[in-house]
Amino acid sequence: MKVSQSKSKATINDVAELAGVSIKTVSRVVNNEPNVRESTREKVESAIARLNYRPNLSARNLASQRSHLIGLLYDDPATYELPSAGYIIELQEGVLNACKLVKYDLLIHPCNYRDENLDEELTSMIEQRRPLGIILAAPLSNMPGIVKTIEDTGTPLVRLSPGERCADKLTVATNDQEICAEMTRYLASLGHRRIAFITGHQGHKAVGKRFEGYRDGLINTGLNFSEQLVVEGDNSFGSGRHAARQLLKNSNPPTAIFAANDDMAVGVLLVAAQLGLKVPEDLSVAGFDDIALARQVSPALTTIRQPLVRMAEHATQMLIRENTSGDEIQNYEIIPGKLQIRESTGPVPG
Amino acid sequence: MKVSQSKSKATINDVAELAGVSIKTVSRVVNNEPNVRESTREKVESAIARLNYRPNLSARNLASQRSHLIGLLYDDPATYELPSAGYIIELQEGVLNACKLVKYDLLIHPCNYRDENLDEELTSMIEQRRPLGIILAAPLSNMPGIVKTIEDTGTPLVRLSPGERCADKLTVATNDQEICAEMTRYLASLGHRRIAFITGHQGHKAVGKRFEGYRDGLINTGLNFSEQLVVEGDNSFGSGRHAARQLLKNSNPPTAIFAANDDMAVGVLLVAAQLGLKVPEDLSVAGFDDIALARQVSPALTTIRQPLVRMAEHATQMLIRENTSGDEIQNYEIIPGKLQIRESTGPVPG
DNA sequence: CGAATAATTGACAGCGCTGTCAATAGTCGT
DNA sequence: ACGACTATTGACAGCGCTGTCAATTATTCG
Repeated sequence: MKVSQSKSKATINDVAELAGVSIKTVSRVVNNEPNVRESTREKVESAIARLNYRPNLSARNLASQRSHLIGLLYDDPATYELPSAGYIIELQEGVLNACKLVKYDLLIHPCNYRDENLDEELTSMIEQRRPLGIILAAPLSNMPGIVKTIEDTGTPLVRLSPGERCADKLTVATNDQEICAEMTRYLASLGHRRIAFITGHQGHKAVGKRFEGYRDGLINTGLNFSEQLVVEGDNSFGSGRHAARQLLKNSNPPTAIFAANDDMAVGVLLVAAQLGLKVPEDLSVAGFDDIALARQVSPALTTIRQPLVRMAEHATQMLIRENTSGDEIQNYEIIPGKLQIRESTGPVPG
Repeated sequence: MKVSQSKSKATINDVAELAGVSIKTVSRVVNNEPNVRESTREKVESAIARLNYRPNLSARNLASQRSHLIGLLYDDPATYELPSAGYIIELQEGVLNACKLVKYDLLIHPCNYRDENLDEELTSMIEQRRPLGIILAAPLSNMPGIVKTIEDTGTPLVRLSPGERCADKLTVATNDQEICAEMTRYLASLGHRRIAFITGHQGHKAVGKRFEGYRDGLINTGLNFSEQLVVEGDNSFGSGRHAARQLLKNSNPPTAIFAANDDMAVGVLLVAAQLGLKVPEDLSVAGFDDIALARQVSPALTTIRQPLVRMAEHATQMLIRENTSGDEIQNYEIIPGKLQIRESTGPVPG
């Protein structure tokens, strides 16, 4: 018995022949173009099914002068420690989700912004692959040189969560500042009056916003800001431990500690355990990021979830829409984060 | 003043014209083919530089009938919790490293093996993109159905770290079992006689090998295997804590605990802290994976580093070599893991 | 019912590159 | 210097698809 799905893949010509139409008509059906009679469409579709035909993407890209690729650029985690693997995976997931619906593919390109030849490397990648658009993740999206290099190629660009708004550029951001204010208000609503904050790595813009949000929250609830309740961290677990010890040895220690990221918050949790403090009975702890560990520690960490997946999805849709429909699109979109209230926060002691 | 690097990208024709040769000669230079006179090559290269020419990959792929893509398939972390982000990032890094050298690109394809339509999805992806080869990461590489689906497309396939060896398939693995035996011997060499083991998630083959390695190590050093010193975990932080409590409340507790992964080992560390046990003075702890957290906890965790990046690199090279040189290639390669001795292990107390 | 209009289809020329094979230019030996 | 090679180069035909535009039907309307 002959197997029709032989090695040699069917081409558009085979389909056209089998369906008794021209290749152009097959092309129309495949691309869902209008103005194909229903009966014709059916003939073609059955031929496609019978031959197990799949369009060759290289040919399609070449002929149509546009690839079906979305480029995702992010800072290469391999060049330093890899803390941000989860961050990248979520970005990829978001882009892939959006791509799948429209049969686009994802081209990932980790890059090292310290690299001398980065401009050349990016230009080369873009010109060769001609992605339909590029998504630039933080912190790269805050680097004017990189943004410019990409813009110079004429490729549509969406920046993810950059420090500032910029009217003429496509941007998707989250509300770091507002959501941190909300977390602070939440802690205050539990009765906490001495809410400490552990700041993150300097120079990471989003992390700076978190601190501002903390202050906003204090103001909103009429609490005083006190330098004594702010300790500097650097986003690492170790710095969280260090900061916690500093805060808790205080004569009048805080009853709640809000850390600018989860790694540091988990550090706080550990120190509390070592000091014999029960969480949340004696101390409430909150973080930011909702890393996997946040759900695994005990007590599970109250934190803030950045909607990375949805942000990446949205960015991708922006690019696709920009290229397909001529619709006017919002060029600045904020996707709000969300409080994840878990076990590490509770009413103020006493 | 005219800018020569205008919007319209240079094509091979432009280069040929400027260099005064045929497009075929340009093609030869670009592809590093032999039999081009040195002087000609220089002419062409300078024309390329001047025009800032970059070959169009779609055209190249279409004409040469082979893409320059490597497909990387792995289990989609988004479908459950995302513990394995680091694993995936390292895989990607390895493949990208190898790709960069030869100007190949990476096509990532997370997939969910529970998905009904996975076969169709994979076949479709492969036939459309025609990757030059596919790298299949564990645990997918252990699933015969998936392996078969890919093989049926005729695409070269490398399996990454599958449970068992298989002579007729390209495979890259690591020495889980041996390296765990080594860790066990190392602990024994520190004087430990009661070395406990926390097993991992059932059904994860590699994790099973780790347990076997532990037993081998005991045998090597003349220690007895005892059921009492083995507790079942499920790879989670929480299960590590649970297992640790169980082991340490024992009347004759172990002096060393070896966990089948780092998440669980960190759980052990936490319980030890809560119980007032000093690590490594009172208890030695070892893990497996070398996740980022392993370096951040205090004491830093002794663990085993799986050479994922190098494995992925090697797998990629296998695919490329299979396609370019006709060289006979080793079809089974073991890349050994490595002990990372840090602070959490030390001489037996007393 | 015929002209005008709209819907449907197909012929054909590329997209930018590589593979094949024939043409040309160099080299060597005698 | 001449034939027999070998090294180098180019002409040309696609790869499989889409865009353009003209050709061929349907459909509508007065």
